[in-house]
Amino acid sequence: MVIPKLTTLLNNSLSVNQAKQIHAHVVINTLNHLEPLLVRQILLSTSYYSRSIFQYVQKILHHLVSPDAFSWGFAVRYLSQHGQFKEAFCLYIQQQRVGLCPTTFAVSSALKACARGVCKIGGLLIHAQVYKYGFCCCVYAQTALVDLYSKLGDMENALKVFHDMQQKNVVSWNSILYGHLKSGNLVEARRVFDEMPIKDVISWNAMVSGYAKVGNDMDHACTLFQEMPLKNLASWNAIISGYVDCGRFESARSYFDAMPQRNNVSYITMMAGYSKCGDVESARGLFNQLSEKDILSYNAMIACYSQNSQPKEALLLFNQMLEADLNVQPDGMTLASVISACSQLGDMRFGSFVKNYIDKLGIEMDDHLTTALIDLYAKCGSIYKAFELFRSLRKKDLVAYSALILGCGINGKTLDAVKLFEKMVNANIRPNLVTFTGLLTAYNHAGLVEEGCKCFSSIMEYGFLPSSDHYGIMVDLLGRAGRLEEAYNLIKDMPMQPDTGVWGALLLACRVHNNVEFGEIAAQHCFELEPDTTGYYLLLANIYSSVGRWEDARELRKVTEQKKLAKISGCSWIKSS
DNA sequence: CTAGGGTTAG
Repeated sequence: MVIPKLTTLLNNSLSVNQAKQIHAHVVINTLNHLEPLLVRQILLSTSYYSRSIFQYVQKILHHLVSPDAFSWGFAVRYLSQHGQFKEAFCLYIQQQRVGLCPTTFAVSSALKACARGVCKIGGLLIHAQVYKYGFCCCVYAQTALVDLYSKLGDMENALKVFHDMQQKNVVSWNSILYGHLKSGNLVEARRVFDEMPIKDVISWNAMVSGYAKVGNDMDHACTLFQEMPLKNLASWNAIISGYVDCGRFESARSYFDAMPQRNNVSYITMMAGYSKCGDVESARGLFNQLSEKDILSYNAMIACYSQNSQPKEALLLFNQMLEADLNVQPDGMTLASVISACSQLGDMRFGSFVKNYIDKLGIEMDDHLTTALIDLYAKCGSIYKAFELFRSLRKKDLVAYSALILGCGINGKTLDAVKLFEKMVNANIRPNLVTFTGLLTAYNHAGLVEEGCKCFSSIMEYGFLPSSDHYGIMVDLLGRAGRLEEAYNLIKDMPMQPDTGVWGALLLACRVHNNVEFGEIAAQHCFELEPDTTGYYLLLANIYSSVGRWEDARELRKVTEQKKLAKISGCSWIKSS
């Protein structure tokens, strides 16, 4: 490759293949004859993004005759900007091993990497070096420190650095403002906001989303939004995000429609809203409208399918994402949704493929991803592997406990499920409805009626309303134990409309115990709710047969045959038109 | 020469 051609390439954003060519060029040829400025440009403009980016940057540094402190600083910033926080910090340390004193540029970039990558120890180390190298009067370094402590939630130290600053600018103030909001202190944030000598659009946006997120106070958020001297895209997005978070989707949509311009963030926020209220169609509609689909929009749509029980569509879109020539690879978030889809399908073959894929790409297993895998292994029967992963978690949270408790329930490990629940309560983690689904499933699997009933009433003691899923498990448990009347009474007491999950459970129990009385009631409801599902007719027919009512059974089987025929002719009519 | 702050996905 000739150098002038390289330069023209760099004027545009590079495709993956072009970047790979340059990468190969960099590796094969020594860069000694290249202008340092050109090398920096390569670093700046290449969009070749992969796990090897760290080695790539290192190689470029290695090939420079004598990389100066500037080049090192630039490399640190490059990695920090591309989300490779650990690597950025690593390079910052490497530079000092070579004997070069870091520039304030490198210091602030490395601090940013520590703040984003939540690396407290690294941040503290750099803080010490800020004093060692005499950068304590540098506004950039100081502000980066304020930001670091704010992001770590350590407001005491953030304020200490902030008050020691001789000069403060908007960014310093905004970092403090953000810190207060992040630690949930709306009052103090408002005080800082009023006290600020200069406010820019970022300060206003932070305060608006603070009212929306921390205060759950959309009225104040809207007032502030209207008072803003200048609004940008992020201001609108903050309002939409606030409405989505508090479940007011219509208001979110009206602001979305009223926006002068929209970007991917606006679309993704709105899609998340539709996903939460189960409107997959509308989310897909917005996704289709996106002209430049980035990784985040794919992640949002795949997550939407996964969360709304459409695992096949999730995997299909994942496949399309791999085929689309995105300049990025799927990340941990993509795979967490994909794993969830695999686990819903209960098919370990997809799961194993994804696990290998994670290893191949070198994606770091964080707690979210591990929890998704725990759910997958547990649902596919590898409960011991699930336990192994559970032990490897850095922090065991509500979701992780709930996933494993349900896994134990499905796999008949009732005692382990109960033990885990106790452990969770002792760790001061408040269970939610999902946790109780797992625990009830465990009792149901073991046929422990009394324990199940106790568990069911403890749901309300925790202040929750059981969902129809919980009722369904209880009906199944009572019904299988032959307590059909109790099961029926439980359904009658339901505060919501019973679904086929509940009536179906009763019908199944009646089949087990050959009970016509409740079987007929349950079947009637199932017929009304799902007239096309022939399984319910057959169940009732079997109940009739078991008590010798052959005529009724034959009558029902006839209905089933007719329904099957109607289905087939319906299909052929659609095809022929 | 650059650099520090806000909005999105599980």
